[in-house]
Amino acid sequence: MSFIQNTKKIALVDCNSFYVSCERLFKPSLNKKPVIVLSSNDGCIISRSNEAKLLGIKMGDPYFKAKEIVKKNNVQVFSSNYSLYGDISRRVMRTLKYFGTKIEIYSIDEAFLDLTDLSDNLIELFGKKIRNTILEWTGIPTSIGIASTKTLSKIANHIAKKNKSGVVSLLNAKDIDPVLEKININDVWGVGRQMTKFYIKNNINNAKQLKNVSNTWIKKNSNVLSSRTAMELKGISCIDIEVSQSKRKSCCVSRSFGRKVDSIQELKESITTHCLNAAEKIRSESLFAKSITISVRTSPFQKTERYYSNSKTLDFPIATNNSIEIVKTALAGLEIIFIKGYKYQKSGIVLSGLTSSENNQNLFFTDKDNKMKNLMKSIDSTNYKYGRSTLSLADAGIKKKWNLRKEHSSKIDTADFYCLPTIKAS
DNA sequence: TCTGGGGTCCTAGGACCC
DNA sequence: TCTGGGGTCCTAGGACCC
Repeated sequence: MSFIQNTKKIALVDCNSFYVSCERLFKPSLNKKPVIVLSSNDGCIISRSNEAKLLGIKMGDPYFKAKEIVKKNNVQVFSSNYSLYGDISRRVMRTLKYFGTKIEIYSIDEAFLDLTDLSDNLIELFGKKIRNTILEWTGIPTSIGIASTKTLSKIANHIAKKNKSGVVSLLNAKDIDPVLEKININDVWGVGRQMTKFYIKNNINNAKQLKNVSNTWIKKNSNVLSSRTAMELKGISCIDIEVSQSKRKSCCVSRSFGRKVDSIQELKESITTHCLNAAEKIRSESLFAKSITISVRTSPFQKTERYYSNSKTLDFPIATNNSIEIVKTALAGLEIIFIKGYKYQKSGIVLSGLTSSENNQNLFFTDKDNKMKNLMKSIDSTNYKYGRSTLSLADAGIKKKWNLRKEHSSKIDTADFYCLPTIKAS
């Protein structure tokens, strides 16, 4: 008896420097120039063009640390513009779906494709076809890695990023060890900071060494996730492609402040704003929250100030997506954890235990409940038409002095009529 | 002066029950 | 007053991802 092992063929399509590429779409003069995109509040560097990478600008570094390099090399800087990136992402994914394979949208700029049914000799060609089509239809450059497991396709993608063709398959590699040997342990998907420390201590420094470690050792010394990663490196697929978009289980909104905040009034304003955004989001997905967690903290980086961080989780009597009830509960939670005298840097809320409306037992709907439902509906549709926060609650504050910094916005929003680029006739 | 935000999953430990 | 053992469920915190 023999087993026919049906080797999977998995492609990972990943957009190159995605946020930078989005900004370049509307400003082609940025091509070949160093460009970076900052996180919200202009805090950290979260996307870099190749030219910026070559200048030594590090991913995740705080912006102020790189300012000198930026100035010296005339690096173009953008505040992040998520509605633009979201819109471009949808275009890329739509293009991918056109090819008709099983697809898992993994993140804003990545998708796994199941190419198992394709014959080996067509795979790379198919990859190139996909890559060219995305570039042609959306203007976004991608890299594609193909292998027998998700973890290996990540590695193939890693190599493809540095490869001119942009498509790399490890399916036919006779001996994969020399390839894996060049991949640092911390570049393996699923190996983070903590595990990297642990592995290096045990003299496992690259992907090849992790692949060849015994399964008993890894199970004894670590957890199921690590052993799964090691199996995947061996070419045994343990992580399936998830085609259906499962409903989210939590929804969180949090922000750093543009400047430090010490009054409870301003914290209330920010928490209220977060609640309104989160409530709108879960209503748009017909979800209800069972509980809410409210959190505040001071800056963990400020060595001269005392650090304070706290959170409080409160349950709703019945799962809800009603803004007013969510805000009321959140503010009660805030009162519990607020301590006067600290300079707060960030606040946030998490709605959790999300359930869909079908599971929610609305057996006791009163007149009042129905009125509330209608009110929420009209708030949502008004805000959809006229922009967020057209209708809000007084608690959310008007001035919002604590609001974000955003000094480098490209002001392009392909999903907002009022942000259409204008052309001046001369 | 200035250090992001939004998710998922796993695990250890406590509460509770019989 | 002495005080077992096994099971489940829940939660907070940690690790990871992009």
